[in-house]
Amino acid sequence: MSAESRRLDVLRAIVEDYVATQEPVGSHALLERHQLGVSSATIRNDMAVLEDEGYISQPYTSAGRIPTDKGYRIFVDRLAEIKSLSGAERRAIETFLDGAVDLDDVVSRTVRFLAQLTNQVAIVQYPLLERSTVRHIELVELEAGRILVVLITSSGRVEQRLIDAPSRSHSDVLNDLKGKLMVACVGQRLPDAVERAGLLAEEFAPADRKFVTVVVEVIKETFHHSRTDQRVAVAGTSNLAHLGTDFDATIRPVLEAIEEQVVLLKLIGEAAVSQQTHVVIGHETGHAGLSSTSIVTSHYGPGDEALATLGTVGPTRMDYPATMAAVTAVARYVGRTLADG
Amino acid sequence: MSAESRRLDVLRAIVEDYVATQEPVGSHALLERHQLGVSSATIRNDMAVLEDEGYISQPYTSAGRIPTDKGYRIFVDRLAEIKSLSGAERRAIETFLDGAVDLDDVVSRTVRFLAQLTNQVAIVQYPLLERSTVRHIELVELEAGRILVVLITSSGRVEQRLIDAPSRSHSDVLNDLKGKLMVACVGQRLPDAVERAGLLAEEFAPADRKFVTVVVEVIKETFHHSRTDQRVAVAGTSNLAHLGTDFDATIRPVLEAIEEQVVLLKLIGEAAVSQQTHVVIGHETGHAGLSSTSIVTSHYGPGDEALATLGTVGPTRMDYPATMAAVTAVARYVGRTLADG
DNA sequence: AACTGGCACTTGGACTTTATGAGTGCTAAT
DNA sequence: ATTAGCACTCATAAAGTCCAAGTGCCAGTT
Repeated sequence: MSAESRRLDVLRAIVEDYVATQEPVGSHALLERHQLGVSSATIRNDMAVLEDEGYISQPYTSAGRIPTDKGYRIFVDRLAEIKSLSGAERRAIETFLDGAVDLDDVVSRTVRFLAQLTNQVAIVQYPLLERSTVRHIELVELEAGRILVVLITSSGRVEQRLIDAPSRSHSDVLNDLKGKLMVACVGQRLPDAVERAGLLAEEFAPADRKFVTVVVEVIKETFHHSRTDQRVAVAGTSNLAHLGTDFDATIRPVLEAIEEQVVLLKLIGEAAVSQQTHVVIGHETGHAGLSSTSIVTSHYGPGDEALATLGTVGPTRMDYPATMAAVTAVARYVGRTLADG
Repeated sequence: MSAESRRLDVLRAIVEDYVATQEPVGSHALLERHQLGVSSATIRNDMAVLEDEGYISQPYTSAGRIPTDKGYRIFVDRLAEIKSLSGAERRAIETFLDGAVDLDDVVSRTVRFLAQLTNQVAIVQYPLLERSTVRHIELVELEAGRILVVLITSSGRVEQRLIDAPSRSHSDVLNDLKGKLMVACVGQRLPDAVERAGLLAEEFAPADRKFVTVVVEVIKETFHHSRTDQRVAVAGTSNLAHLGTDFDATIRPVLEAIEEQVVLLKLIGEAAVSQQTHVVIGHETGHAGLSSTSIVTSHYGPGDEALATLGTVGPTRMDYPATMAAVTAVARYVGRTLADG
């Protein structure tokens, strides 16, 4: 065992102890709780090096050490052993969606379950329209000149929008358009479907084109609007107590960030770059209010498709292996359920 | 001015000062900030009586007084003068819904606006189906044998449900049913509409009745399901900071109550009994975790119809007149907007 | 009878002082 | 490279001291 590898052992021990006790950990505590095979003086030397390298720090002179964001990062990337879920947890995951009736129900059950499982704030993003395929498009004439456009996606999401048609539309034109839209769009991913719909106007007589264009425009807009209107469900905010006792300094900014969905979606989107379960630690979020929180996310969707993201927000001093295991398992199970319908 | 009425003036002054300063108010402070026309000794005598009657209390011996729940109650019911909104606030209310595209948009804008306006946690309940009227019913045949039922209410809410039709339906039967449903249900309140729909089966040939019955059954069920599925939107949870600094004792239970929608809906439903803007103070909620919060609610809906409830949750030591004015004004404006569509 | 001025008494909060002990860094020895 | 020993640091907790705000009560006044 080289000195280098022992230093990493020390770092791992510090992270584990700090997560467990929530208190700065000193050389003596490490000696007692871990078999490192060296004396406390040696550990102190190692800690001095680790501090130089930026993995740990002291809250104040002559206190124990706590991990820095960089320290957690290397812990997550290289040091942590994957924790497997307990039997009870596994059983709970298999059943928490039993009897769910629709997409809203699935999402709200999932977010509550994940919050309870991890004891953190859970976040579940609704399936993204842009990654779904079109199952059905319906054009319904309500009163004279008002048309309801309904768009149903493969993931069960239903978007609807009302149009005030500019010219009164002959209902045969409407039916014709509906038929052509179905042929062109069903089974297509949404961005492709929108593009194809855009080309349809040319297939109509010049007199009807204006009407067709308006309808297609609204469909485009519905899609576009929903891109910015990415909905998320949140649960377990009372678990923010784990962050500390100072509401204004630590908890409030996090609550604000969570309500400000812009921030949330940016972080979730960031994670979308990578494939697997993904961890963003403290300052890596790039958001001052979240500097003492970490975010664990994973994708979900039927099969390998990544429809959307779910995850948790908790203190940087969280149990990463357990949280990652829970998030990964829940994401996989929800994805599988969505595949069945 | 009788002694009795002066005592109530003293109580009003205590509530107002305590709300403004968040600190127990003593006889001397009252003397300075209000024109009561008597000396501090007299005020002290009055305060002793008010304490005997249970309207105020001392946090500890020889401190100033703070209002009890009972004190706030009489303040709200009899002592408070109705505060009118500032010009800026009125202007903000007139515009915050400009450009809203659908019901979700209206609700989420409203809840955010109300939170910002009152600096409290805002809650907006989605329009209740059972109080809405039917604007449109659509039956759409997707693939073979699968039918989509879409129900659009006057408030803009859209409910949809998928049916696996038992027998393949002739599309002319479907159209016939659709026409009859529209005639029977449009403009009806939902409970009435469901009842009328139930009678339709008899108008069809015996061979088609089974099919009709299934469709009607699903419409009934859609309605019934949504009754339990009363959705609410929440915003401004970070304003809970006003409750105090002790997260675990005061803020956490409130967050939990808010997430536990059962509690929320019970309180909102309770308020539904009365007509006007309604206030529930502290222990009146009957929920231990909410013992230091008050809830101000009001109904909203087009015209006089009460479609649903909205309101705020804040500390018992809130500015009741201002909060009530804000909640009332927002409810009225949202109701008017909903009437326009 | 109601109000007021005066006064002794209470008490939490703010501030200071003093231990305590966990923890470090350094140096010299192995 | 590791370890034992030791002087030093510093947050936290406990104890002590002040102080100002506030009360209740009583005797005197209107």
